[in-house]
Amino acid sequence: MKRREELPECPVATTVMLVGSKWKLLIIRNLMVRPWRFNELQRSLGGISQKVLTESLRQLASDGLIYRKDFGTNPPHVAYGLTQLGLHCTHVLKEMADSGDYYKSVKPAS
Amino acid sequence: MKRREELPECPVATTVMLVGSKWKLLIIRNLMVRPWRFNELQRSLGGISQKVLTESLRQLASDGLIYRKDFGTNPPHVAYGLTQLGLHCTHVLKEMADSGDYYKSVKPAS
DNA sequence: CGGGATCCTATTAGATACTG
DNA sequence: CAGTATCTAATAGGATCCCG
Repeated sequence: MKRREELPECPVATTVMLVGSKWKLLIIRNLMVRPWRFNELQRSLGGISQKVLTESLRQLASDGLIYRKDFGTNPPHVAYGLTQLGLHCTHVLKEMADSGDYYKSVKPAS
Repeated sequence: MKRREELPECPVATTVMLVGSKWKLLIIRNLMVRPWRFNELQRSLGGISQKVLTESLRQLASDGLIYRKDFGTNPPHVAYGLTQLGLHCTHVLKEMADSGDYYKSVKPAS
């Protein structure tokens, strides 16, 4: 979690800091449904590299939006899911989906 | 406006395309209140360069989220405001502000 | 399976100077 | 006032190889 002094005053800017990268919102979108495994996420996100996925997951976890559950088995089994905090972000996702649909529903002139 | 073929299928990804950069959401946040002028925006956004502001405004306008009204006077007077489409995004902003506030309200452990 | 480490490219953002 | 134009710095993202 980030401490309060590291966060911008503006709450919008705060949320931008937490989820404002290309993939984080799409990861959360997936985790809304159920917990996912690493490779499962990578395949479903179509095009994300392993590095970026790792980094994104780590930041999201360190910011407290998702959890990482390691089953400690061999072969490894790790699952990622939303925390309470992450769940709260799904409201944002819902509105974004809404806006996206609305945008596409407006017939462009060209 | 972007044509439908240029947009991702996922509506969340669509919205990310439209407003998913560091400053665009903050610009829209300001324009929610009233139309703003260029320099006014720049000062209020604290730290944005003209170049980035110009680019962001142009993209937002070309994507149909904001309008640009040039009064054609000298000295120049240009105002930026939200279109119908941009207004729709304010729902997203509202939820983001909410999430940001919520995040900050959760007392971090450290 | 779930990554770590490295290297490289592309996209974004910032600084500075100038203009109609 | 509202930008252009250039150049550079920072960062995000991608490709590849490797390991327990």
